[in-house]
Amino acid sequence: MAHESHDTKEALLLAAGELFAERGYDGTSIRAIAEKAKANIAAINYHFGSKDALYASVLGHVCRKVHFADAGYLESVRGAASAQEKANILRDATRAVFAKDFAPGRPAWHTRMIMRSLMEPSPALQKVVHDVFRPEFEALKAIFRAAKPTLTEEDAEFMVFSLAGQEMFYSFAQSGVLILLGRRDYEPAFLEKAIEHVARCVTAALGLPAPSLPDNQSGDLSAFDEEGEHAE
Amino acid sequence: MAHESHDTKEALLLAAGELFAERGYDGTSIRAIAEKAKANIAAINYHFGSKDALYASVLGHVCRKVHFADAGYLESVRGAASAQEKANILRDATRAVFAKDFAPGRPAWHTRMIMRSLMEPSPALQKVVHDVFRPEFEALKAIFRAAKPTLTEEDAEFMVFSLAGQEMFYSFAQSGVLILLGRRDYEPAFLEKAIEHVARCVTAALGLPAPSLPDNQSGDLSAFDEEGEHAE
DNA sequence: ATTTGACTTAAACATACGTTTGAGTTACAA
DNA sequence: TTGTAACTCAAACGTATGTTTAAGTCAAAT
Repeated sequence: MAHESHDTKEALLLAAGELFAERGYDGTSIRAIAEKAKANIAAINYHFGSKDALYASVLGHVCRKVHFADAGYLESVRGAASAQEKANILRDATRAVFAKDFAPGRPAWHTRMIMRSLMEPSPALQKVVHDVFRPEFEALKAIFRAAKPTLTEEDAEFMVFSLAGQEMFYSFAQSGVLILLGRRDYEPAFLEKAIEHVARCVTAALGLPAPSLPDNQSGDLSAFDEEGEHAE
Repeated sequence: MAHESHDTKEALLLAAGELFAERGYDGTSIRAIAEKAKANIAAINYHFGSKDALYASVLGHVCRKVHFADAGYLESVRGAASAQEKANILRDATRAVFAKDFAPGRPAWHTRMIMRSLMEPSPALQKVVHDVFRPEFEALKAIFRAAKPTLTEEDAEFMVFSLAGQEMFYSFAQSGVLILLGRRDYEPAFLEKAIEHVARCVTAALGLPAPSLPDNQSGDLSAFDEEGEHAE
């Protein structure tokens, strides 16, 4: 390769991501993508082969970025001495679940893209489940079973759906929630309260005490900021 | 009007509903709708004026059918003597929340249509929030505040999101959940367990005891079967 | 200076889209 | 029988779609 300018390719990826997330696959024309990326229409088929392949490429990039960042919660919970300690770790895990979608610096369209894929009976759904949901599901299940060993596997699965489901609700139904509450967007303070509430809900269901206030940090999501970009 | 055959109009409404729910607005062509309804393409514009108006009409019909059926839970909870009684009423309310989407006889596409509308930044979202979510939101908020009077309004709102959010998760992410669990569909027994779990989660968060087994019925969703059709 | 290969571009391609037209059919009223 | 209004239909309308073509640009290698 003599010289490559990945500028247009990346511009197309970004523009396509935002438009696919906003308007869906069928609602987005390659002309709109090209215009937004300030590129020629043919550039899409040159760089990606087809609109379908572009979509798959965007989804692949998003799946690599949106995932549950397990910071050793399983080991922490196994080593926890008190029920209070377990509750606090579950609160941190809840925060990590929310960070996957709401960490500052993470583009909002990443989540919308994932949520959209979840509704379509397409290959995209298989990929999202395999790349994003399955790992999070298994990780959280193990954490719950460690936090309360008497839990059956099925009960642990329902606990995961309680935790991840509530978070996904805030992602997926964001527009509706904002209208309902008369807000313009999710402010950090609101998200903090939501996280505290979900954590209290989950710990209460396990018979654990409510998580105490964070001890070593101020308790915001910025600790979960985007990790560095990987060169392709 | 000399003679009217609403057959094609209703066939179009049904076919359009199923297709819009499955493939989305942009993914559904009026030709596909007409073919599924065994009608002529022009019949759509004759009966509804435009594809947009057809969509609005379908959404209107769905909004009239999908709603939280409040069976006097607020009064019941206000008159409840014991915490156990309150917990049981909340369990019944949880069942009603689920019934809104999962009652047998209710076509699955109703829910999909609502969930889709929730993702689009369109007038449809406004309608769904106003017709469906706002009433359920206010009703559940009042029930929670009655169940635990010390709850602030904000706490009650978070409780509503815990309850309704978990239910909406099971609706919206149904395809993903089924893949994750290796199931083919939500069987009644599974839904029962999910309802019991969500109810336990919610009552625990309020500091109430776990709901006891239903006393007067076997506890399935069939009590929430579709009410009769209204003639137009 | 020429070649090479990566990339961009305007134009054209065939198809699919939502909508409209105008003739035709049917059932009932006058 | 004629008239009217509700409804259906095949065909066509103009536009937008995803894709392809072929010419063109540019920087580095030969």
